[in-house]
Amino acid sequence: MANDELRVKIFKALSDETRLDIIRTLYVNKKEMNCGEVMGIRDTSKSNTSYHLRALKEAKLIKVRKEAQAKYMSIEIDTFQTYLPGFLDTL
Amino acid sequence: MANDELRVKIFKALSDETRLDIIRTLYVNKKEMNCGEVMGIRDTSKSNTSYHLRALKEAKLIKVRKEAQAKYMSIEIDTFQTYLPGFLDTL
DNA sequence: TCTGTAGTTAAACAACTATTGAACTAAAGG
DNA sequence: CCTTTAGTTCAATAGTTGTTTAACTACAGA
Repeated sequence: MANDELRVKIFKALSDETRLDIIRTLYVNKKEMNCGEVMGIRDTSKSNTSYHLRALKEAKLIKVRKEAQAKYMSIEIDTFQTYLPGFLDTL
Repeated sequence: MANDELRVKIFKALSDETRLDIIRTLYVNKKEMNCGEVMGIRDTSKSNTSYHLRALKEAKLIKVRKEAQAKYMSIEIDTFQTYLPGFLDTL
């Protein structure tokens, strides 16, 4: 009941095929990916990829590990468990 | 993997506080509601309620039973089970 | 048949979203 | 120091979404 604001952000973040693809790939491959690899999932630009990754990050659906100039993305499993339990396995 | 089109529709439908409230109320109360009752969940107009109900219906998140001039809405449980198992209980 | 009730539809509009290209920051390696 | 690599940010633009008001359909009951 409590935090619908984050819930809405989560649903907005997942209501786009590009971002759904990113989440699916991160989940299925079960490993970190950097921005360049994520860019390769769909045929799009750096800036567009950055835009979608930010939406996912702000919805707490992915987490970002920074290592020197590179950034590594992975699924933020806790958020899925709390707000969408069972969802990842439907992908 | 297959039908991301419906998946996107589902997420879009749930990424709005009004529609989230409608789903929550329908689920928690575990009974059918007509358009007027749904309108009462949030302070809004008939046409706005109709607009939101259509989005939920098109995402197959609610089903509509027609009885004379009235319409009765209820949760379409199968869709939630298939695409968002466990979600309803987080509400 | 007239009136009220229940809900849909259309037009107008502001706010938001996704995409693109160009300019930008920042670190690594030669 | 210069160049490459990695990613962010900004402005412009087209398309989408939510809200409002008003007009509409359809049925029920007096």
